[in-house]
Amino acid sequence: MASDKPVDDLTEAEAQRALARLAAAIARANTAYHQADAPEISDAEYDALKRRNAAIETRFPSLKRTDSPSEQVGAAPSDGFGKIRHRVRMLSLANAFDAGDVGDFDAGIRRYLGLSPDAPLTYAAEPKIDGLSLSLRYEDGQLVYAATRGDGETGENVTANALTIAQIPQALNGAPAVLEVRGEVYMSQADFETLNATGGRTFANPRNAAAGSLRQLDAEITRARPLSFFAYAWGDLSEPLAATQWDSLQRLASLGFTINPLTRRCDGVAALLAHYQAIETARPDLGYDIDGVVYKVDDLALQSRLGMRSTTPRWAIAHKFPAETAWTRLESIDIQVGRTGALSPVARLKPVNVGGVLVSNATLHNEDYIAGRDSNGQPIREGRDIREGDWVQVYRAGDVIPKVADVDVGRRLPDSVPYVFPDICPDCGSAAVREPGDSTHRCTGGLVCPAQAVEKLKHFVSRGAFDIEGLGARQIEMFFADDLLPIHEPADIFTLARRDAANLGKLKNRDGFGDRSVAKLFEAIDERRRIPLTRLLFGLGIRHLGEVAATDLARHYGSWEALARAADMARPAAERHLAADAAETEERARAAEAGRRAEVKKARDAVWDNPPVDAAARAAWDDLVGIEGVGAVLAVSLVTALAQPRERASIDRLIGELSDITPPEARATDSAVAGKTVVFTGTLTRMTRAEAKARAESLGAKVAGSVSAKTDFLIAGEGAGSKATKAADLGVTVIDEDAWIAMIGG
DNA sequence: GTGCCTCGAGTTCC
DNA sequence: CTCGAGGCAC
Repeated sequence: MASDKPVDDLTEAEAQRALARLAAAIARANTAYHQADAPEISDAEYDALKRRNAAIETRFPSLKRTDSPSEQVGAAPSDGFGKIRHRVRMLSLANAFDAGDVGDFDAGIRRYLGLSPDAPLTYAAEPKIDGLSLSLRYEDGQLVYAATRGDGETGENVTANALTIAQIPQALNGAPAVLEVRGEVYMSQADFETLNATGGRTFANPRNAAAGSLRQLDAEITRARPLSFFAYAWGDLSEPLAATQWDSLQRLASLGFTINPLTRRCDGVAALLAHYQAIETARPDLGYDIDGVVYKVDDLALQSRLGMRSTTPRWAIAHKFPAETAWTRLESIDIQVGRTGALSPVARLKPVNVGGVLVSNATLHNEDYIAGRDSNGQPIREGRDIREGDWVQVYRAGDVIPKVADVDVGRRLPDSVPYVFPDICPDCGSAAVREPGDSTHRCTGGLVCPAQAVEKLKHFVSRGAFDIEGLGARQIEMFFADDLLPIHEPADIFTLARRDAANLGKLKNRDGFGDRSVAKLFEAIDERRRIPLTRLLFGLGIRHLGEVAATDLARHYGSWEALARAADMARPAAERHLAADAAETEERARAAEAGRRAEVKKARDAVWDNPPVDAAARAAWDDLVGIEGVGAVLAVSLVTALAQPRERASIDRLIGELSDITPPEARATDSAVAGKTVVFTGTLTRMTRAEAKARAESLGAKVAGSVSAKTDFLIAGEGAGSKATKAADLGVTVIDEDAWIAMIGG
């Protein structure tokens, strides 16, 4: 059959018929997806159609239809590009917004490395191009693929498109056997304006134009779009390019890449700020958009010592230019209710263009932000509050999240009144309470509140939780409001198929649901009856219990039964903890001015120990809060959530529907210190304490502050004192710094 | 007690 | 992406 024939074997007539069929099939899939949000075919099948369409169009350009699906930018539910996993993660950078932040950045690096404030420290600085980052992998000098950043771990294969960019070489001379070059694809302002004037569609800004062009499924369209590329970094390498950032860039330049001509080496903060000024001055005449200046520690050995924080490297920062702002009218203030009951005020704006994006909503954070105070009660806009009807200045924080920066009080109407934050939930009418010390109002309706219930369900099916294919936020909204087959709690998802059968399978005849999509949905739900404990815990949506805490709890208890039993046992202690907290708060208010801290402590202890909490409860509680990363706040939240009869019954119904709750996998034990608890003492000479800790943790060790029976190694630097004595008493292995470094492999 | 550092929660637009 | 807050080290 012609539809399965290799593209190269198609006759022209066959190709023409195939394109017609594909256009129809893709259009049908688009309609099903967009109008009902319930696709008739899977993403993979859809991708295959788009890919085949693009391939045929490439081979027979003259046959390309006027309604070609490849022209319909943004119509795809997911695109036709293959995924590529980056062997070295593509980083994002921390931001600095003023000279003070840059000073902090430099000081932090010096502290971490143990350098004095006046020791020489060289940085490489270059403009931050406002485009999209790309990773180019070369093996034996040949381009193997070009991949977008994606989420930093996995990007999309856009090789064919990258090859249409003149500044991206297909082959290199004298390159390392493996070389991943990273840089920014961008479109110059002049090219952007020409494209918008002559092309079929208008883009909001050069960045969007570059992104849209690079993601074309048909490389010939990309070829017609004038894109450029600056190299600024590298990923996987078979051998180092050079010893410094600067020299590495020079090496890339000599291999044929374009590096930004405004790249400079700067000694110290003053030189960085001077170069920032120079770039800001040059900005209007560069001919391409930039949004700041990037500073990197020049010495690569130092970069490697500094290492990573959770998502950003310690050795680099982006010094951003002030964000673009725009003035518009704030038409009204709406309140949204989140899954934890938090009431979030949202500004509904007269749509306004901010830095190339049309903004119509902006977050107002909380009551204090609207009133013009920060969380400490200090004025943030010199007392100017935000009111409905006001003229407000909007900007996009980090160029993404719209926020209200300022208010023009002069344009305020005489009858305007300060915004009164609601004290009842707009969705369910329950009281919305702001606890002392908290910045947000919270609806007290719990699961009675429809807004909370539906948000919790959305969280339950979200990516890190049950992640059920075909059951996203949209479908949850729909099923929540459904009369015939409602989903009001997680267990309802798993009874859906049974209930549908009892209803003679009516689901499949409704909007957006055909035979196949219903079958696939039920299948996807059934697959999740077997679920990792971590996902189950995270999916419950208990406040303060996120993915990381869920992992820690799952590791510690190993099974749902063990965790639930522990939570039930710890309940009296958790209740007492809350009572003690209340007593402490009360006493603190009374003793505030006298500064009698001892009294506060005494008031707390009087409640905590009187009468002593049942020993078993106390033990369960201590065990719970003893877990690293679990404190009293999370512990109380977990225990009380599981103690709510309504909530617990709902969880039990869910568990009854699951077939298997799988325990977490044991931690990888590659390194000799993985899973070990280590303690540092004395003065380390080859690295600072922070560095040693980060290194140990990156190898899977747990770093503790004091020696106990659980300690595996004590690393004793020079002048070790009581800890070494205690370690000897407890029979803990004591090693010196050199032995430690040997153990972790240099 | 103070000051990181991370995690959790909420948010917007494409 | 940002803010607030929890947890923990100094």
